[in-house]
Amino acid sequence: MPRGHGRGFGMGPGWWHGRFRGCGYRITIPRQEILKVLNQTEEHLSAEEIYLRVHKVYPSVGLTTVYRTLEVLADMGLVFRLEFGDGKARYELVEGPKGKLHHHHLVCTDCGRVIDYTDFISEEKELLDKTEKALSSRHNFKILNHQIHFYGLCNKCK
Amino acid sequence: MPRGHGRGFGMGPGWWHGRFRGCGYRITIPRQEILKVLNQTEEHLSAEEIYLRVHKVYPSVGLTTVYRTLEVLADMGLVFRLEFGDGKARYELVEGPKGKLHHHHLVCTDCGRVIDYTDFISEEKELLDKTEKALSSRHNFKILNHQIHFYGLCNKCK
DNA sequence: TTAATTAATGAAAATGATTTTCAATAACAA
DNA sequence: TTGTTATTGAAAATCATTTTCATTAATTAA
Repeated sequence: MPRGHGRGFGMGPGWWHGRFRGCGYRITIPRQEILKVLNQTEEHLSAEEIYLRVHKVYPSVGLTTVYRTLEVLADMGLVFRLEFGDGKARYELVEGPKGKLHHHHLVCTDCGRVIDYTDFISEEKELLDKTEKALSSRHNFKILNHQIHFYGLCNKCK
Repeated sequence: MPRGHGRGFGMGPGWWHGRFRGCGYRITIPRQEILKVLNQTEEHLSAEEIYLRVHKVYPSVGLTTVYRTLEVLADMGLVFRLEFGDGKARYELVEGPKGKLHHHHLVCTDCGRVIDYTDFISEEKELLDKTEKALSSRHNFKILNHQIHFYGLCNKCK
């Protein structure tokens, strides 16, 4: 497999190196490990949860670094920062096992449970593309991403 | 005008009384003033910003009460709690001068500016209704609300 | 109307996520 | 290998929000 932009599951570290270098960032163990954790989960992890997983393998990595790295990754557009109203930010890979499948969220306002859904993404796409284009020009905004949250009560809470 | 459920701009306090009583809540000055502030603005105010405005009229009202009241109002479904990623929650009336016009948000990831847009709401409606129904039954979720955020760069930041 | 009941309040302290500081470390370029 | 400089970890600082608790005031019962 040629070096470059493969994005499959279980790949060794590496594909993001070019991305880092291009942005003038150094490639460090904490950064690689944090990406690895995000690449291996389907959950919406908080900074602390990521820290705990990285820390298990590299106990020398600190929570501060996790926060700093997540900020960098979000700025680079590799990671999406989510807020579901429970007081802590959560993160998911934009590209990776989850990101590959574009999805939105169903949030239970009672217990905080979050369900990802991928239904209707294709129907949405057309409308969203159209909306994006129009909003871009009307409000002179360069749209890079979007997020749809449905709020309500899950089966246990209603 | 008969007493009851008028929701126009500039109404005297009163229309939310029934709603409060129905939920077993007492009608107090802080609660009325906080609703008045939310009813009179088009902005996305934070708890502290609301506090400052209420405090100007009733200096005895404290920030704690603002937080508590906003939680009650959100639970009652009178107020929508928004998070744009700047570290503080923001609130808007669900019914009122803004809420009447359903809208979504355009968020600048650089400067944090938020633009409300009402474009395409009618086109969206059909898709969202359909999506809501399907998600409700498929995931056994009672959907009460939704939120769409577009992220990108505003004219000044791009 | 007035007194009793109890939710609501304000101030201060506590909490908890995130950020900052700063000296030590480690990537990378030369 | 060595120098330069971004990155790091630990501890302290910050800042939004929540909790505590004694006081006040909205509603209810009398």
